[in-house]
Amino acid sequence: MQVNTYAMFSELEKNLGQHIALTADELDRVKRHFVPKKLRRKQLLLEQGDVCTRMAFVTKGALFSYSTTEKGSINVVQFAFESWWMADLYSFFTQEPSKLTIEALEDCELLLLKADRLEPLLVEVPAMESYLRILYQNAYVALQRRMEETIGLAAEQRYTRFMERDGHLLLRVPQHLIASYLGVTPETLSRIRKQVS
Amino acid sequence: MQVNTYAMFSELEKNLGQHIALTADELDRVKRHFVPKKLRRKQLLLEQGDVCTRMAFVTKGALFSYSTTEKGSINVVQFAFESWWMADLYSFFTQEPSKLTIEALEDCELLLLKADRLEPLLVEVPAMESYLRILYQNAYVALQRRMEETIGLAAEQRYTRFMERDGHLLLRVPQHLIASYLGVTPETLSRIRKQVS
DNA sequence: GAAAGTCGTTGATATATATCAATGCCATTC
DNA sequence: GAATGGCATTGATATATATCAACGACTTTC
Repeated sequence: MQVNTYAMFSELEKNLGQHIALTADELDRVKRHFVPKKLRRKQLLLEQGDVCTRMAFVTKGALFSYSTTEKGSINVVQFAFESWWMADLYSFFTQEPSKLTIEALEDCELLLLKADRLEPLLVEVPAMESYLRILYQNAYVALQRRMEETIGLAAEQRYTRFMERDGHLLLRVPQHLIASYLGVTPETLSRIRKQVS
Repeated sequence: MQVNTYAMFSELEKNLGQHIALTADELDRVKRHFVPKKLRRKQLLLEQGDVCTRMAFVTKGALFSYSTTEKGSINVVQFAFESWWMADLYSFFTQEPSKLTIEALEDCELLLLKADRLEPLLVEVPAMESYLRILYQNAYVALQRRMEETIGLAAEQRYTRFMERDGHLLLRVPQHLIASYLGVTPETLSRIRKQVS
């Protein structure tokens, strides 16, 4: 598959630059550890039961991850749009089988970093250690806020908060996936929306 | 207040050693950035509305953090026992007022790292960058699991999972705080426990 | 272009959990 | 050692949300 890697790497470069300063040489070394990949809508990057062997940086399109219940319904764990990272970090670091599936929400262009490349990368370009620290730090803070809201707020308030913060996502994400992300059924979200408007 | 700093720093040293390798000199430099502090049960390390100016490493005892609803009830966000870290990272990094309160669950001995000491520490001892990355990484993975369970499981299953993983905490944490942490009322948790046993 | 699937909505009902209220049990305090 | 306050339990009831079922509007597939 032919991929326009220039635009993809410039998206990564932009994101790195927002957090750390790299020399041209370092940037070059960083890039060499990534592999580009395209994914069509509904294709899977990771299937439940497989080991998550790579982290994905989204340069175009969108991914989402979810777990599957015994009854066959899904629970959305995360969305990832342009300039976001996606992986099942638990599986990635332990190399145990993943309980999550990662699927393309839209046609995607990704830069993949394989697990066995992470250590060499961090050794070669120590600033990446700092980049990852900041990345996790922000991800943790955001997730904790979500956790607080999920436990502390009723469904309607969770929805309105989500709207305020991430309302633009509503245009790109089917409503039933947002419902799942918020921890309610599609029916309930539909009724909430009617109430709110 | 007099504090036995030897035991406290050895707890920190042990924890650092589990993740990174430091020379004696580096370890020494690290220690210099920390300030010991004791806290009695029910005393506050951080009060809602104040800026979180320091991260706490627990060497003895336990802390917990919570937000307060308009109705005056609380939502437990996190517990921290020996060798765990506690802070409101959002406030710590943005220096905006915290929405969380951090309280001593038991008499505590803490090592505090002030916000303005973090950067100097990371510059002086770059391996600490790696330590923090691993710390956040693990915290993020654990929090994501909790998030999945909170959204995907009924209260009874959340409780039994919690028991399996953190059952030993039941001896140190009042039941109504565990209820809050699990996202249910104390009454509901009481009934669940009766059912389960 | 018909057929099949996907998605959002709406209604009727079921269920889990919250809320309110009362009680008893401890531990702490004076 | 009486009194107080915090905590867990239990019962009765209320409420939010899930579940089940049906329908219509679209889109995708063949």
